[in-house]
Amino acid sequence: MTSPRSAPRTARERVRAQLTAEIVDVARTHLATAGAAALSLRAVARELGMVSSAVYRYFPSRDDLLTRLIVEGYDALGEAVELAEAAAPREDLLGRWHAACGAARSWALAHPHEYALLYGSPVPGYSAPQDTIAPAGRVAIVLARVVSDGLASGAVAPPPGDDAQVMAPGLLGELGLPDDTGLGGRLVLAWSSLFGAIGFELFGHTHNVVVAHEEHFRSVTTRLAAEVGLPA
Amino acid sequence: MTSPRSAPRTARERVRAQLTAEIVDVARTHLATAGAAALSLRAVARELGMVSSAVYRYFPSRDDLLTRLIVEGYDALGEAVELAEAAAPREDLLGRWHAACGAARSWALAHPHEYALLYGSPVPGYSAPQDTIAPAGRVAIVLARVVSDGLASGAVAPPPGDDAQVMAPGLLGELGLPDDTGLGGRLVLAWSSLFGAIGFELFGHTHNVVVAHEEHFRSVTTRLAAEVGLPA
DNA sequence: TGTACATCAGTGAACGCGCGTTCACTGATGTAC
DNA sequence: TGTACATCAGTGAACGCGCGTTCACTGATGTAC
Repeated sequence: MTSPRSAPRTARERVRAQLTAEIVDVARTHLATAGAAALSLRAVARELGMVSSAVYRYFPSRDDLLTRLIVEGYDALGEAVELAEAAAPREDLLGRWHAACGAARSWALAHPHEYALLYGSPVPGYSAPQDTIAPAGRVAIVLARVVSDGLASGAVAPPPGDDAQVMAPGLLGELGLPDDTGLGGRLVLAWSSLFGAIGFELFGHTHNVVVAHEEHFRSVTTRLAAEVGLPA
Repeated sequence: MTSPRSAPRTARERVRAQLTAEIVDVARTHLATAGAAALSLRAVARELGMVSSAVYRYFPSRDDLLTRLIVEGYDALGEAVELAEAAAPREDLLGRWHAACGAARSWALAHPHEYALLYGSPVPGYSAPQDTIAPAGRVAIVLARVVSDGLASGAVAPPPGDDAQVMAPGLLGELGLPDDTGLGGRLVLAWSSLFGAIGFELFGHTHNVVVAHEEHFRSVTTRLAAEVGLPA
């Protein structure tokens, strides 16, 4: 069988990989300034000084380019959150939680259009392929690990309730969480609330409502931490 | 001064009002099926059997039509929530809370594209005018009233904390809430978390994570009620 | 090392589409005397 | 009640734009002998 060529060998392959990356970079810039709806293959090609049809050597369609941007967006956000959480002392569960949540918010504020692409309205006519699923889960996994670590060390006491009927079977086990307590549901609550709070701030719904956004966000994440049982 | 003609008097005015409404209806249908990005004046005109330029007698631009749809969307959602909440017994604070939250979710599930227009990504190149502010607040006001009623009757005890530095000055007073407790921030938390949960379900982020969406939503709103101090 | 062939990248033109908006116009409806 | 004028609704053509995608092609790069 042909070995899967992980790194480009020939000069041609190297050039190809580099130009592919350049296309994605330019596309991301356009996305960042004009939003997903305004992203056009022709504009990207124009900026790269090539003819629009040439882009089709690299991406079979506009949707494939979009998918790439979505995957890279989830990965960029996920990595930012993972790095922030990893930088906090392992025993400081609340510190890890805040680091993760704060990194998500910071990334969103720094990349509003990318954030909107990931967590805003679904792009019309576009349906997310399999490749986006794993990257999309990275933030949730970080949050779950903080909780499961607390559970393992005894710092987190499982709240009453039973997730078995609510959560997808097997998922909680993979995350190191019991499925006969209310923890799973609470974690999903915290997860969706985190992005609810970020989205509300970013999309202006709390404009003229909240004046100190950072302080408010901090107290929101503090309460979400309490929801999932992290000790104060 | 010319009296503000509230109701159309002449035949011409009646026809005009009716056709304006028809345009909005068709536009809403298009929005509901294809999403905001695909909404075009020409398509609406086509469906009404008129020439595209004729629509300009009724709306000066596409954006004005969009604004109308946004305002009507907020009003429809707000009214659904208000009616549901009003149907619950006044003393049953938790019942009123659940009725309001459940109505918001139901409306969103029934009108996904309209919901995306209101709470999803901001429409590129479009900035919300003043007219959208008041309708956008209706749901939050319902939630606030449940809490302030509980506060007045003594059923809700103000949690510790101080909102004065976080919330917009004057706002909490208008809502009948004290600004020297943590209630305001908690209410915003509940508000954004409500739409975070709805958005996550609607946009598929909890696909393959939650299997019993309704039950999950119910327990989410139960916990949010506890966050704002409503008695179980 | 040199040649013959295969692979690939990029070109340029074209197809077919739809959009928002403007403008001069016709004909119908309303208003004032 | 009837006429003259003003207002308004709708028409049809046009402007100028940008898009995604296809296709036959040239020329350069890689490969096998």
